[in-house]
Amino acid sequence: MPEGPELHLASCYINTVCAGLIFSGKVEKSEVSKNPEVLFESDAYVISATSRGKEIKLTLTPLKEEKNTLPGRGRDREELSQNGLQQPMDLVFRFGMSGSFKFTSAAELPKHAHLRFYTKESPHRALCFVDCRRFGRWEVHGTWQPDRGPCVMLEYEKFRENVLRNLSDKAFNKPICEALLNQKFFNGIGNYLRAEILYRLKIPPFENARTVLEALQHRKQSPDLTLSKKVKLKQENPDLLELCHAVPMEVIHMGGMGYGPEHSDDAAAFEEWLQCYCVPGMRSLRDGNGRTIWFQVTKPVPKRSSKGSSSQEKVAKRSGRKKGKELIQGAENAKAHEARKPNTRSRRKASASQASPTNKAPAADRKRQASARRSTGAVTAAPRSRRVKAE
DNA sequence: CGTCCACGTCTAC
DNA sequence: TAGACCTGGACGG
Repeated sequence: MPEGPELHLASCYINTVCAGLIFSGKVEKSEVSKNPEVLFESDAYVISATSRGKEIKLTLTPLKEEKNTLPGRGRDREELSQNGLQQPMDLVFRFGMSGSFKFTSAAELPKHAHLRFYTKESPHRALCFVDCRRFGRWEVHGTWQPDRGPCVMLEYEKFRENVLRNLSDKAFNKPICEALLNQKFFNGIGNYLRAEILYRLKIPPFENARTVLEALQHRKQSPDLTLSKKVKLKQENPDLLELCHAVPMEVIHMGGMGYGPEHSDDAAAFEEWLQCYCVPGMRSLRDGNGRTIWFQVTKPVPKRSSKGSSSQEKVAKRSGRKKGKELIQGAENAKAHEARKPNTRSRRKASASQASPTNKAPAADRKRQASARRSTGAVTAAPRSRRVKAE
């Protein structure tokens, strides 16, 4: 589920399904979760949510004045005021790779529901934090993580300033595709958004981030134009930082749940919305952190039939982390009429992965294989299997 | 069956 | 800058 839009959509979902609902009792954690217990108990409380970048905050608010029946016993003293009243509580969540919220019948909790809030009504229902891979985290009495920057969706002006005022930061020494995942500056951008954003401007992903962003510092004004024409021009030619806001906003306004696991109409609409990420015909490489960056190779300037690799390919090759190791470019182009199928395997095994330093280790060690693959800078652009568009 | 891959952080050398 | 942390779907044999 989880880049900025999905987190924001989750907060909207929570506020919608919990509107006017009374919750009651304790907050229940699954046995298997390593996240902290939530020592909150109230006979009647309400739940609301807000989001910021890739975090979401739930606020549990007890109704009226309410006596706790077991003052202080088995409870952390801090949870209760001196007269035994349950205080409001904020919980801040990060979703990892698979977190989401679901509101269901309490009788049939979803699989991997690691935190549960029960309604007072009966039959009870439950708001659940569901997280199959358990990379998600929550913090009791949480606050927005201090190292994360302003939200690209809800705090656009602050976000933009934070980037442009800090271009000397070493975070911008990196390729733009890697800088875009730095949550200190791009809180809310994730792997599919960086691909979609760079694709809109056809910015080669391994261009230096500072070089790309310095060009935005002094926006060219055309004094001869009317204000409305300036506005129109700006809307039709958004720059990179504007797209860091506008592209996630498109996902929010699509109405569904964004990049969700469900095979629903929403998921199909999201898939249709993607222009680059996992799209047949696009290419992909591993970035310096081993994450897959999807991009389109733009045509080299058709100057006097230069036969070398495109400038993008050169950039990509330079990005390889192990000097001397050659990167493999699997450059198979999918036919234009083929539809994407995001959840199918996209890579074929890169032959470079065979060239691990000590290939004699007989046991199949997944971790070492994985890192060997990464360090060769193995590249992928295998076609995704075909899925015929429903018409 | 085994392997590879996934929307993201974290933290330990 | 490697792993570690996890589950499960899609493929290949």
